[in-house]
Order: sequence, then structure tokens, then C-alpha cells
Amino acid sequence: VRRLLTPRQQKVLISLSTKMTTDARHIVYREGSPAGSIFICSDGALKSFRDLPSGKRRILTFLFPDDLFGLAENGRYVNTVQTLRKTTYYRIPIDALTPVLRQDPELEWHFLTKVTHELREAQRRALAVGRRSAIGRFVMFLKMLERRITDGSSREQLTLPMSRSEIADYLGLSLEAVSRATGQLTRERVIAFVNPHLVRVLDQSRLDRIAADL
Amino acid sequence: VRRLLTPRQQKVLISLSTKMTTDARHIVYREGSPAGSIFICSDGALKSFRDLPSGKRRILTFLFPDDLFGLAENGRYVNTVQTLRKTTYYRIPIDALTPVLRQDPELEWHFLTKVTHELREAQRRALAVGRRSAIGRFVMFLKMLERRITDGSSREQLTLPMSRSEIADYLGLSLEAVSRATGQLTRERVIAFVNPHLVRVLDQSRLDRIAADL
DNA sequence: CGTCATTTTGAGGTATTTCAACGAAGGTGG
DNA sequence: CCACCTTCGTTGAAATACCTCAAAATGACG
Repeated sequence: VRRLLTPRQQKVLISLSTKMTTDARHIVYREGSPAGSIFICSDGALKSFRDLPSGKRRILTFLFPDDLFGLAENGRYVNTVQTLRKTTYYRIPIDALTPVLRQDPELEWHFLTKVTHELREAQRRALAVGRRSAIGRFVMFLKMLERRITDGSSREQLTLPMSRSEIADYLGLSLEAVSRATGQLTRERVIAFVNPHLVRVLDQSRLDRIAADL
Repeated sequence: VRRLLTPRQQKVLISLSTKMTTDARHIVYREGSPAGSIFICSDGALKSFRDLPSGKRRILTFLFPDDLFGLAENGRYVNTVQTLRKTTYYRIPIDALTPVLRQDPELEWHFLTKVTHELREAQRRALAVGRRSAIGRFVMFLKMLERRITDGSSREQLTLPMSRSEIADYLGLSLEAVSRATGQLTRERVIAFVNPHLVRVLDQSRLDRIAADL
């Protein structure tokens, strides 16, 4: 978000917000609690999830730097957000933000753009999760990370800040299925794990092909 | 969208827009074509879809009255939109809309709210599609319709403007699986089909239970 | 270096997909 | 008005892929 803002807008936003840094596993807010603020991730990674009556947990989205989160529905947060590792984010009280937006259509436009991107990403995910094959789903997950992570590292190497089980909850698979998918992709030399949280893409074109043929 | 706008805002929006009415199966715009306008559904129903390299078609969302569609990505539409039946919608050129939004933060806020709702709906869908059971997916689909269709009819009877095969493409199932799911729900007296496009909910609580235990 | 959590691997059960054929509905033309 | 055709919907049977349960291996951390 901040990238395209004018210095003045940045200043206003920052003046409204509280910068917060927390360790991993910190819960930013819980599903159903009154929504008083919205948030922007500055550094780190978080997950947004919901626990279902059946006991299963579904992860709706992973959040990375520049992502906006905490948009309410009827004044309450619709899911729980928790940090995956040490994370810095800005907390902006809605009461303070709303009047500013009312005054600054440009700034509001940035928020609109941001939410539109989130919408696209959610649609992409629905597409990915609709696939039968576990490998196909996992590859789309990698593609999603490629798009969102811009940590300088050359896109050939990706950091996965989340566990296999969290990936499974995101993709609607069992964690065993995720493990078998990564195993097969590794055996076929498409990817290679430096360690469980660092993957190297060996055959980008093959990956693209698997992702494409939905 | 229009519901909450002031008369003046409605007037402005209408003055910018072209009201269009078309028969079923009319393509409003195609994936990848330059995006010059956004649209608001006024009456009827449409589908937004993408054809995948594999030949399969995935429906991203169904559109009903008051729904906004045609938000571009990099100046191009990201999917194809087609009417399911006789439909009326408003076409608003972006070039004309943008300056108005720049002047009217309130109006822009409505768009922001609208897109946020779309985002929620997309997330809900991703959740639904993540389910293993075909019956579970179909029930969530019915719930989605209940939320969106407000055609006075008492929520006990729902009109499905789309075909089984379109429902399948939306849920990520084969159309046979959809057919078997509806068949089973019918046999168990949870729903009843007056005709293939009109369903009556017989056991609302049972339906809720199936939908809940994701 | 030991303990706990995470990840991987194995075998059987179950649900959906696929392939195929049948039945029903709607539209068209004779 | 009926025959024909195309689309849509239903049903059956075998193949496939994931889920569950269970146990072993690896990695993380104090």
C-alpha cells in the first residue's frame, strides 16, 4: 500500500497508526471480537483462519508485507489472525481512519485497489482448491507465494514461513497429502527442499505447466 | 449498491451509465479484453468464468441484482461474464466514473464496501470448495443463494437460474456428483425439486447442520 | 544431548471421477 | 401435430486419489 502513496499521505497514515512488533504465535485479533482497527503488515507473515464446528481449521489467507487485514463485517472481525513468526504491523483505529478517507479520495482509492487485489487472490485460491490433485493444489500455492514474496531472493528460492499442516489447512488437504505431494515433486526434481521451510525451484517451466493445466 | 446512495448520487451514477437489457447467453465481456467499463447488475443473473487450458471451465461467481462486476487487473478483464437469462445491467465507463469518485469519497466508500463483501463471499466459496463431500459443497451453494437472492419469495423456495453443469463448474465437482448430491438430499427429504430450476427447502435446520459442520 | 513437535512413510477405506448409456425436456421443421 | 435433434439430467460400474489410522524418522530447541 505505502509504495504508491505520496509522502504526505504516508505521514498521515503513520500519524494515525501504532507500529507493533510481536513474536511468532501472537494473536492479533480473534474471530467475532469487535472490530476497532484495521491493520497493515509491514514485515513478517501472518495467517488468517477460522475454526470449524467439526474441529478442523481452515486458513483463509496468509498475509505478507503490504497486505491489509482486519476488514470487519457488521462491526466484528470475521476470522482470527495470528503471526507465523516475528512480525511488524501497523494498527490503525477505524474511528481515526474513516474521517481521513472521507477527505482524501486518493487514499481511499488505494484501499479500494488493495481490496480488489485481495479479491483476485481469493478467487485464485478458490480455483486452486477446486482442483482434484494434491500436487496441482500445492503448485498453485507455490505460485501464490512467488507472487507475494518479494524478499529480494531471486524467486528461485522461496521461504515457507508456515508448517505443512498450515499449508494443508489452507489447501483443504490432509497434511499427509501435502507431504506426499512435496515428496513426489522432489523425487521428480521439480523442486528441492534445502530444509523444510526453504524450497528451491529447479524446473520453473515444469512448475508453470502443472499450475496452468488446472 | 444503489440502496444506500443519496438521490443525488443515484442521479450522478445513472447519468454516467448506460442501461442495457439482453437475452440469456449474451456475453458482456471476455477475459483478456481491454477493460473500459464497470457494471452493476440490475435484474437477472450472470456468471463470471474462465476456461482453463485443460478444457475445463471454472465459474468464479454468479452475479445477482446489485452486484458489481468488471473490475480490471492491469487494464484488462480477468474473466468472461455471460448472462444466464434475460438480464438488465448498468454499464459505467471508467473514464467517466473515476473523476466522480475522486470528488465524492462517500460514493467511493460504497464501492469499497461492495468489493469487501465480494471478498467475503469469495472466501466463503473457497471454504465451501475445500470440503470433501459433494453434499456439503452443494448445501453451501444453496446457502450462498439464500444470502444473495432476496426476491421476496420466502427463502423456502429458491430459483436456480443456472444448470447443473454450471453448478458443478462453480463447486469444482463433476456434474454427475452434483446430480447425485441433489438426488440424495431429495431422497432424504431435505429439499424437493418442483422442477430442475426451482428447489424447495423442506428441512431448514438439517440444511444448516450440514452447512455448518464443514 | 535429550525431549517434543513436525514431517515422512505405509496400508486400507471411502468418496468422487470417468466412461458410458439412458431418459427427459425444449426447440425446429416438416 | 408429430418426428427429429440437441441439450440437460440421471443412473450404473470400475478406476483413481485422497483421508484416516498408525508408526517411524527427522528436525527444532532448551
